[in-house]
Amino acid sequence: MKYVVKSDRIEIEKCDEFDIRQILECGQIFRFYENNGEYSCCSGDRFAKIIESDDKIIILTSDPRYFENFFDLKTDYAAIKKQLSADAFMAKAISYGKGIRILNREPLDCIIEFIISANNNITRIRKIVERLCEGAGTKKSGYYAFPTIDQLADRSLEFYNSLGAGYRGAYLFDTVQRLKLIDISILREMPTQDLKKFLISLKGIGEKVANCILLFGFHRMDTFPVDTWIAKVYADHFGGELTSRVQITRFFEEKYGTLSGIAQQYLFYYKRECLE
DNA sequence: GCCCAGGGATGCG
DNA sequence: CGCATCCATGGG
Repeated sequence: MKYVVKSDRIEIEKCDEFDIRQILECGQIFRFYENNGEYSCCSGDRFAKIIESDDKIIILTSDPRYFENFFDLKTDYAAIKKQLSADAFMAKAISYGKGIRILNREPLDCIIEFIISANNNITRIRKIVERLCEGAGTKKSGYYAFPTIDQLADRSLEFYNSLGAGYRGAYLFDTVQRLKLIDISILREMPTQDLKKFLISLKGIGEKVANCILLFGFHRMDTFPVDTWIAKVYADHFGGELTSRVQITRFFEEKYGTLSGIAQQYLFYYKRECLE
């Protein structure tokens, strides 16, 4: 993929490996906006707007180097897709979501958003996250930054219960209090299994949510989150003899190895959009 | 009224 | 361990 990083933008030559709609709507991030086909998104306190010209995709932002990493532009997704396309069903899923990339998200944003995501639907998750940012985050020009851990820890249980998140409000309150006690940046250095154990020790984080955080917040590509949609994919297209989600996770992680994360996104996006 | 949503916590065997 | 049950909320 060809792109150039300038002082106020990234310019990408149009290609099969970057589709902003697919990247933002495939379920790895909940804070993004769409207006007449034009997308924008937030990460931490940063903001980017993505526009198109005839032959280019342009990412407008005050921090292009940050979003170069955020959109994972250095990774060769054409090579990954070629490697995964051996399987017929996966080839169909890839052909449908060929412009997906795995984001490098902020760990804190990811932890909070995916606690909210549990047993919830995407439309409502997005509304709750937005209320959280408006209620605790710093107002910027045209958007609210995702709250810092200090801003989150300053909020009361009543605040979290007022977001419409149901029983997850108490999980959020408990977890931000615990995260305030540690240095979140050291989590990036931890081995995946240790990090996973730590994440699951937080309220509201189980096997599946932990895997989503590992994948989207820490770029651990060898993890394969299994949710209700992936369980359907497994039942309909991969045999279906295994029953528990832990078993299905292990099945896919052994099958796809270090490409598990992106493989999961192709399958998830295809199942959710096509209903095959 | 029912079922479902990118499930987790808890308790019980 | 595995399994059942309960859990707030909103949309279809």
